[in-house]
Amino acid sequence: MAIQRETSRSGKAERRRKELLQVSLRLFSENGYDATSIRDIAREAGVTEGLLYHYFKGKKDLLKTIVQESVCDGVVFEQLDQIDLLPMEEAVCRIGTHLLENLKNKKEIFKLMLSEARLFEEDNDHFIPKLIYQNSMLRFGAFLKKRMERGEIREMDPVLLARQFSGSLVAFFLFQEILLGKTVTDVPAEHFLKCLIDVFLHGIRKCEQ
Amino acid sequence: MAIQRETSRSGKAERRRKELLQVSLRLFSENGYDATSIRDIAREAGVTEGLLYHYFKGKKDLLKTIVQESVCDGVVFEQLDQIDLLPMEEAVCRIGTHLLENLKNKKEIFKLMLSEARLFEEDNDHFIPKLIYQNSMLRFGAFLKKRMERGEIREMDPVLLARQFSGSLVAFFLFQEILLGKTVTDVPAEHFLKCLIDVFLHGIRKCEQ
Amino acid sequence: MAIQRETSRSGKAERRRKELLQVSLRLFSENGYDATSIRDIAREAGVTEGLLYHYFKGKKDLLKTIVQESVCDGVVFEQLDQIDLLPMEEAVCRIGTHLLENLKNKKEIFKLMLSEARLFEEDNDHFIPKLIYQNSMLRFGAFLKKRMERGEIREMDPVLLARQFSGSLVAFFLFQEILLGKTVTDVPAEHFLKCLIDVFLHGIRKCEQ
Amino acid sequence: MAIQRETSRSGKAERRRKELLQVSLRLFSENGYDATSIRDIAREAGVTEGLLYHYFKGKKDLLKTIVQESVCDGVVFEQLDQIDLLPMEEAVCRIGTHLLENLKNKKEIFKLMLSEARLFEEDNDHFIPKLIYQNSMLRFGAFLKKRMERGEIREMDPVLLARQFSGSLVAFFLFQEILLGKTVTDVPAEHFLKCLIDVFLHGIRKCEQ
DNA sequence: TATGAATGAGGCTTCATTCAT
DNA sequence: GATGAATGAAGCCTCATTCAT
Repeated sequence: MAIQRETSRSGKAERRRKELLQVSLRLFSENGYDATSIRDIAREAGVTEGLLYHYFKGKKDLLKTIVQESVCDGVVFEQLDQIDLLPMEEAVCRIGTHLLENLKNKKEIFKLMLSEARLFEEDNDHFIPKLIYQNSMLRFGAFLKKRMERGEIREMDPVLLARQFSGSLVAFFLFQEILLGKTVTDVPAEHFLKCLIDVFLHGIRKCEQ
Repeated sequence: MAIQRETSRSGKAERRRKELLQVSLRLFSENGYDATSIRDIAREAGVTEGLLYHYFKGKKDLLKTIVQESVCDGVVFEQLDQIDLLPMEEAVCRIGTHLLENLKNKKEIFKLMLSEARLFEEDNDHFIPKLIYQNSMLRFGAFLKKRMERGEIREMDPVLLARQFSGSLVAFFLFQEILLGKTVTDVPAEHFLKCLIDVFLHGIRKCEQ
Repeated sequence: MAIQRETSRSGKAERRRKELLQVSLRLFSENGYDATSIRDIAREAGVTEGLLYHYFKGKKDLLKTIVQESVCDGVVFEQLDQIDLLPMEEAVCRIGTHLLENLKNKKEIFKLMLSEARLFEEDNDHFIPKLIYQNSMLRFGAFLKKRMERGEIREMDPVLLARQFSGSLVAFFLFQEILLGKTVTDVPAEHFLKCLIDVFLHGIRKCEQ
Repeated sequence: MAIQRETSRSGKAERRRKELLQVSLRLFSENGYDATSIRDIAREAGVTEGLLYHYFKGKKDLLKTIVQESVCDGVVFEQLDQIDLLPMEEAVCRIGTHLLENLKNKKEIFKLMLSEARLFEEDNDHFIPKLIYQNSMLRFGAFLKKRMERGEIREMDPVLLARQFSGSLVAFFLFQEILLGKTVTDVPAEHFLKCLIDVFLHGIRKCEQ
């Protein structure tokens, strides 16, 4: 009876799968993993609860898949090497902008990873949030190290500097999202970033009086 | 009616109450609010579940009480005014140290407040974590503003600077706690703080070329 | 989506639902709402407690559904208009018989509604027992009014007369059910009704000395 | 230390006991037996829960005591014999008024007895509500029987007549209390009673056309 | 694929009652 | 008399998951 419905059977299935992941991510991020029920997800996705188990092994599998698929395609600071040739100022500006873009685009997953970090601690080896964080700091650190070697900035622990800069931006973003919500005191992130870059650059530059 | 409170009976009761709060805070912080059951708390405290409801109205009340009693006696940056007379370097150092101490002492509650921020959103007026954050940043900002007026540092949005400095430290601390856990890559927070202060001071000082 | 409803699966479901309602009504009526536990109902229906929540939102929903579905299909005195043409004697007899039938058939629900009236007071607008009572009295009253206008009976407040007649029968029936239980002193309701009609007709007839 | 507090130790105790009974009756009547907790009663009476068990054996004992003490001092229709000499009209009027007074004064206990009748079924022999009802109807019936023997009214089953008259009034009163609450449609009970007496007297009188 | 009935375990909470103080 | 801490059982409900259809 159903005619011409299945232009591509796997197409519809794939769309369903993606939507389930999307809905799950949103709900997990908004309400927390434990406070989100399978029923919530199914209802929001317009699907029955049972069907969810055709696409995923269970609730935990949903979470794991979300983290894997959401983050792997575009790890933070992946294209950072290309900026070794830029002037310091512009390079740091790109790094900051890149990080901010990432935070904005992956707001939900970042919030989730922080709130529910403990849920990933089982696969201790492949705890993805941890890896992302460490790799990103290493890349950023490597970039700074080169500049130190070129004598452009002061000699300091480069990874600590990276954590300092990134942490500042991440904290600003998350506090704005998590704590302040939509408050009048909101400040545009770009405004903050500009100030941060300014201070950071002044702070690390070689400044022989 | 009776005012005496320290008889052996009410003393024990008070101790119980405190222990319940303490155990709850630890479990909430470790496993998350939703993932911690009343049974867990009662078991850990060596108490029947029912008794918990003699001391608290319910699970939510437990959380609310924790936040109120844990935080209110010592808001962050409360004694900050006293340092207006110190040299800039030492002042910032004190601020940083104070914040770090706070983070260390109230590690559990800070982690909880960030992870489960959504749980407090109901009492929109008295959302304590938000208030603490805002007040702290205002105090820190006010301190910086005075220094600007004295011409000791550059003119910039003082609250943004405060958020920048604090966010960096908080992010470092929480990431270490939440993401990295007890990893070999751990860096002593004091080390990080020293570096942060260094860069920050350089970054904001008035640097007449 | 699918409109067919009578497959063997959904058929069984519907039967289950009905049985749950039936069992609930019986237990609520026998033991009272508060004294009947969900477990009691589930056990009696041969079902797990959890399943009950697949069919109903909760205990209160069970009660609400019972009242709605039990009563709405056949409001008391609904077919009363058709008797305006009958001789007074037979008309009142039919009314009484109709009411008695109703009391017998819906014994459980009537007992429940009276015993647990307070449970319905929330939906103040649609408090069904109240509406049923009021509507029934209005219909009965309208019938009597016509007879007064035709000069067949004395002029009195028709609704009060209706309440007088009905209340007498209801009280008899419920007392027999509630207070006396299965006692030897039981009197057949039909016997009482005959006496009631007799006195009532004599009492309201126009009796020109 | 406590001076001159105990004018009569048992006086205070007795007052407490009475108040506990009074509060219990009110709450049981308003919310039902099962829905009223010991804590509710204690709180409302300004007493701790534990103390309640010095005065009563438990919740059930409270209920039993309420029924016994509330009703025994002034059973319905107790002074009815004195009216055998009155004219029929006035006699019935007194009976009705007496019943109505009783209903008004003991509103709470009557409502409770009807709602929670099942709670008394254990002492099957001394089920007080049942006894009261039966005794009252017997007395009323005896009164009517005498009038029949004197030829003042028609020959009918006197107890049935008593139940008819009383049931009507009781039903009116309880429906007004339970179902209608404080509604605009309320009718003064005295109004109803007058109508009831009128019809009843007409209905039972010997009326040879 | 897709449904939704069914389960069993566990979660939060209330309560009548006891008892040391 | 009086308190209120403590208990254990039970109550209502939610949930992740399975499975016949």
